[in-house]
Amino acid sequence: MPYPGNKFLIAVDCVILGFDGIQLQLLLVKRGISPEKGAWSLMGGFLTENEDLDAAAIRVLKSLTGLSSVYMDQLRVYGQRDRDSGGRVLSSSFYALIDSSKQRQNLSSEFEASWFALDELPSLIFDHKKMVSDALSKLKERATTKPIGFNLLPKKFTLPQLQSLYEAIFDKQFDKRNFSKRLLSTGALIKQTDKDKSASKKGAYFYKFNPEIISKDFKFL
Amino acid sequence: MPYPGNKFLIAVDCVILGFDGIQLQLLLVKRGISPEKGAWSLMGGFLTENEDLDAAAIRVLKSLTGLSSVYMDQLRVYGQRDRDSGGRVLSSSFYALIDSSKQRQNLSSEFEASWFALDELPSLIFDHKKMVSDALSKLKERATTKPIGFNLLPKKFTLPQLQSLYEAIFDKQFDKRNFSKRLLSTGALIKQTDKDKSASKKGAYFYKFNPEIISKDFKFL
DNA sequence: ACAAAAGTGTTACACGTACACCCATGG
DNA sequence: CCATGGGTGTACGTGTAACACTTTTGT
Repeated sequence: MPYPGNKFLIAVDCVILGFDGIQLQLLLVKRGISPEKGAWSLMGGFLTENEDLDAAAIRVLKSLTGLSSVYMDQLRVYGQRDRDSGGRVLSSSFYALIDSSKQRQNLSSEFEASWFALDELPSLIFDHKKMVSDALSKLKERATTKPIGFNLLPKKFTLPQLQSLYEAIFDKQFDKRNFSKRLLSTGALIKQTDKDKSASKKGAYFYKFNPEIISKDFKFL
Repeated sequence: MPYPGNKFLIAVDCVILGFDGIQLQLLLVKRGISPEKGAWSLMGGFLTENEDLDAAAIRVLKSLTGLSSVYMDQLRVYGQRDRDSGGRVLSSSFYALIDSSKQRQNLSSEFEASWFALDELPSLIFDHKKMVSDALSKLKERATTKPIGFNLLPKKFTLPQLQSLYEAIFDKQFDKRNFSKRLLSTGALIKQTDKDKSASKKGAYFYKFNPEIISKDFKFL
């Protein structure tokens, strides 16, 4: 005995954020279907019958980037009647955080995809702009309570790199002495013995995240 | 040219939280349809064809409580394949904050509804328990940045009442001297000249929220 | 007069913030 | 040797947390 009621198409749209060492970037694709065909859009797809919602988001992300074990979380669902000019579609947005420097080349050529700096975004279809700003709010929130760099940086990274990431997220400069004090005092970072000499003559020590602390709460700011 | 793809039933489920001056409470109904007919459930309904998602939540809340201008916000959508044993249904949860002492009597008798203290909840259908705990997390989060009491208390309230509310939300005792200092320093409270003598011989001054600050961010904890 | 709740101030400590110099190295 | 970025310590101020007594008044 099925429930009575109207049924709806469900889209998943992915706000894929990456960090290249300097700035935060967003991965966009050229929309392949009408309406708005050819316009810049979040990577998305439709939920299928026998698929968990999370699984649909993972499938969509993987089809574009090839990546399958990426931090991803649902934001919310957008359900205005008129949000999609092509028909009634509810969209559940997900945000994903990836190390874009590593990923840059592996993008599926099936979609015309491109990374955009956050302050140079093109105009986006439908309510995707709102989805992006909601995702950025969530990123800031999450960065205050979780060691977010784990998702956005390579396995080994330097303190100046980590600081650049936080400065990009919060769009604000930090004092490097206070920054290193705060981060090191969390116990989340493990200093390595080797250095990254690519950015300076002296070289900056590499760090790794302490895996024991990744799931724990911590506090930044 | 409609989009291709599967369509789904969309439920809205409301986590209706109230405060009676002593404890936080949750409003539940006895489910009227199979499966799980007669079990305790969040108040819910199905999204209809020509309705914004928010509007559906407002409709559902109003049909039970008669209330129409209540603080309400979406939490997230729950989309596991097997979450509803009656069929594939995605559910968008909303949470609502109301002054339950005022509302207690106006409940529609169409639904068998009852308030439950948070530490005495019955077992709930499907994933409604998870929806409740997600809502409580959001309430805590929101209470740190917004003058939340505005939604959960009568227009006039006393500092001890407000403190009880915060203690219920955070499940933690606060020092009343520090509490009043913190709250008064936000500028969010306007002292009235009259007192509430119902709870003590001496009487506690009433306060109102400063409406200019309701939309602004503030910080508690 | 006493029980019960309201109201109020000070101190100690932790944390956040501001700030400047030396170090190591490749060129 | 010098330019470039990396690394480190201290002092001050702000905010938070701990703590106890007096006031009011109904009974």
